[in-house]
Amino acid sequence: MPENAMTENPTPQVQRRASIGAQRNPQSADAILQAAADLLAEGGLPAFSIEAVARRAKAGKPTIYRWWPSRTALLLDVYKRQKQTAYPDTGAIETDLSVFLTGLFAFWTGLGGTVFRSIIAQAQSDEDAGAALQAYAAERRNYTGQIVRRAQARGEARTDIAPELVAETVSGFAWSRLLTDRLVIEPAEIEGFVRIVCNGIKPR
Amino acid sequence: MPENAMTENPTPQVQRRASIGAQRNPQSADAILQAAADLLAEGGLPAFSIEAVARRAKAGKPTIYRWWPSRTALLLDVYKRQKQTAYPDTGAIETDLSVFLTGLFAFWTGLGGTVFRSIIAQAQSDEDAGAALQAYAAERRNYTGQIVRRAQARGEARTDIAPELVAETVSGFAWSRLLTDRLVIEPAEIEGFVRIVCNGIKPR
Amino acid sequence: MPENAMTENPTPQVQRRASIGAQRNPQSADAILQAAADLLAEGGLPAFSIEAVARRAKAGKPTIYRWWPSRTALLLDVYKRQKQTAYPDTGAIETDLSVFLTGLFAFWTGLGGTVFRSIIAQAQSDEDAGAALQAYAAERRNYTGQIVRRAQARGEARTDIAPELVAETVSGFAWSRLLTDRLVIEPAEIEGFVRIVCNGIKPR
Amino acid sequence: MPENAMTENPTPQVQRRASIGAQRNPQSADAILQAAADLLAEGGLPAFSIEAVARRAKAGKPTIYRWWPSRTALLLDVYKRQKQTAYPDTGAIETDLSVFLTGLFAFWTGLGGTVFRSIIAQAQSDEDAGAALQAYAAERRNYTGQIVRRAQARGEARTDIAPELVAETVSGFAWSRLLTDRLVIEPAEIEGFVRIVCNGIKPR
DNA sequence: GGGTAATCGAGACGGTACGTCGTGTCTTTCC
DNA sequence: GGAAAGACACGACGTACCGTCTCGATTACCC
Repeated sequence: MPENAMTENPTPQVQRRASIGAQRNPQSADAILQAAADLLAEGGLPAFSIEAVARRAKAGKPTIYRWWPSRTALLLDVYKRQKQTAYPDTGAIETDLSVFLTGLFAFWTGLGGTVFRSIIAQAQSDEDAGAALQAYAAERRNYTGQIVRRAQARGEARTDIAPELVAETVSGFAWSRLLTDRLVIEPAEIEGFVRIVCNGIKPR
Repeated sequence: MPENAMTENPTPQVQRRASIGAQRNPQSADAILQAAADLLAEGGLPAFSIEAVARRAKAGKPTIYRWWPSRTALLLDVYKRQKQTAYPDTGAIETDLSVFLTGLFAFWTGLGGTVFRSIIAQAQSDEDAGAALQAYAAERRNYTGQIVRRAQARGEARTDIAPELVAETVSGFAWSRLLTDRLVIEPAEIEGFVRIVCNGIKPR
Repeated sequence: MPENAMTENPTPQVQRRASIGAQRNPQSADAILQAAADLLAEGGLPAFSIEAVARRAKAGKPTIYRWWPSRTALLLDVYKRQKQTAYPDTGAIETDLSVFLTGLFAFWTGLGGTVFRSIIAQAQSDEDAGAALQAYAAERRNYTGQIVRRAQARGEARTDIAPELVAETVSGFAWSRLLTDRLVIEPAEIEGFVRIVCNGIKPR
Repeated sequence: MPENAMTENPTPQVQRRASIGAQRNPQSADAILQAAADLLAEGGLPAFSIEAVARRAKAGKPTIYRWWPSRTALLLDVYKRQKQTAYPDTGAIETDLSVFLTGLFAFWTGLGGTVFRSIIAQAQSDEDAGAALQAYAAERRNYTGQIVRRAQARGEARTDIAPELVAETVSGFAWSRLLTDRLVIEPAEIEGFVRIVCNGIKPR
């Protein structure tokens, strides 16, 4: 309260996050991304409105729009913050894929899954989100394809097979489980799926 | 409507679709579903609002809410209308799957794809749509699984493999292409994918 | 509170003013006009925002915009509600004008003054308000001109003088006092002004 | 910037008006007042926002707020720049008033009218503007009252009449025309009004 | 003549209000 | 009693300004 501005109170309680000059205030960016993540975690996409994010982050709506052109852009930024990009390299494609899928399902079981589901949903009606999802998916196919390329180099996989095709087979399976809310999965089932894929690309 | 067809009124112009008594008017239901499908075809999910459907179908909003509890329910009804359930049986699993996928991609290239994408999107935030999508996906896995079961019976596939797992591998691949707007696909790519799957489940 | 919805409380506390069918709900209109008047009385023009009116009247903004195209339109409606249009006819122009001015100043000392000042202010930047103010002022000049016309008929005023010109002289004086916040006025001052005008139009 | 003044760059273009040390930069003040006047002339009060003035004057908003505490203060400063204070002295009150009113209407037909209307409008909700308008109006009544005082000295007007009251009658008429956007006026109408006033204050 | 202090532009900040759109509920009137 | 019509409260949308702030740069003034 400004009533006690005359007292010698040394800490005027930083209740407002003012500008730090003609430059972006990282505190605001953090607060906004955090609020966005929290809202998604609590209520999913429907709870994730610019209005609600602003309210929660104690930020002005224009501050959000200044840095993120749309709800979608903010959504993507939240996902990038969560994203883990550890790709296993165990020396055997079967364990590589099993570890990869197990980790992915574990990540998606937390906030990551909610956010990514939201992005996919958004991408079905929003062009920007669609383009972003396409780009992201392509990048991921490429990364996951590395697992296959290493297998090809080791002679575990035929070389006349496009690694991205295999990657999409794997990620398609994962997406299907995510989108139908069936992330709880037996290790045996993952292994069963991985075995089909590995058998399918084995030489001879 | 021709209720006053005997009068000399030259332009009766079906401008109003009144009640037909204490029962559901199928004309209204048709008009609503048609308007919904048209809107989806023209503008995708964003264009598909109860408000817009009512406007286009010249129906009152309460009439829609009386018969469909939510946007999602109407969406599902539209999809059911479009749905084709022809499953090929050519005697060889590879051609079965190729024909199936080719047909599915063709169907999705039209209105079907837009509607199904919308349902998946909706299912990510709406519980009803989620349950409906889960049920529908399970049913489809079962149907597609038949292709695998027949292959197992013919000795084309190992019998220790769950047909539904294979089905999900196939549909996951298709969903992935649908959701990233990459339905335009070379026949060779489909065949490449099918070969991986078939090799993966081949006996020995 | 909905917590005690299970109790046998027979009066669910009409806290929401629902639609009464496909027609305007006079309760809403009343509540909106009342809220608008209250806000004007309390904080003047700055406090009078559509947002604030909606909040106070517990009405939706679209409900306001449905019936009043702009802030200005609502403002004019509020004034019409307050407006008194009693024009004195005492048989002598001097007392007619004195009574008229005294009554007008008294009316403007209350809410009427705040509202009319706001309308004049609004009219300086808003075309609609400008047109409305012009029309209103013209009508008032005509009415006030009646006092002069009766005086002309009685031989108290020259007939080669435009009654509207006299009316504007009178209303201009009143506006000037209103707009400079000098409504508190000695009866003698009113009489002094009226005498100038009456002398100015006297025959001979 | 002149950093490369030695290069053959032919257009240094004073694109930035930097500080001239710990003192007010008159160039900035000029640019701001000019921009404000231009905006008022072009779009009236609605176009006159601090934001727009700063943009147009290529000034920082704090520079404006440092020297003018509010929109109103800037508005008043603009008016002071425009103000003409020529009061006629022809030796006859009727021609004095006619000339005065004719000149005033002419001045108001240009930018002066827009600015003064804006000040009156602003004064209806802003206390500072209200006080400023009151002070200004009092001063003007005094000046205009001089015309009457001279007439009294010449025996053209009764001495028991307050000159300020006459002045307000005249200015009230003018304000009324300004505020209702009826500045285009026949000389005969001005003369008619002036005759009423002069007759009204004539001795006997 | 070097340090200090106030100025300048720029623009980000938290807010408030704007006017529009869609939501799901409600009621009236017509068949 | 179903259907069209459309009003209702609500709340999110994306934009414009508000008035405050902090920055880095640019001088003028005073020690």
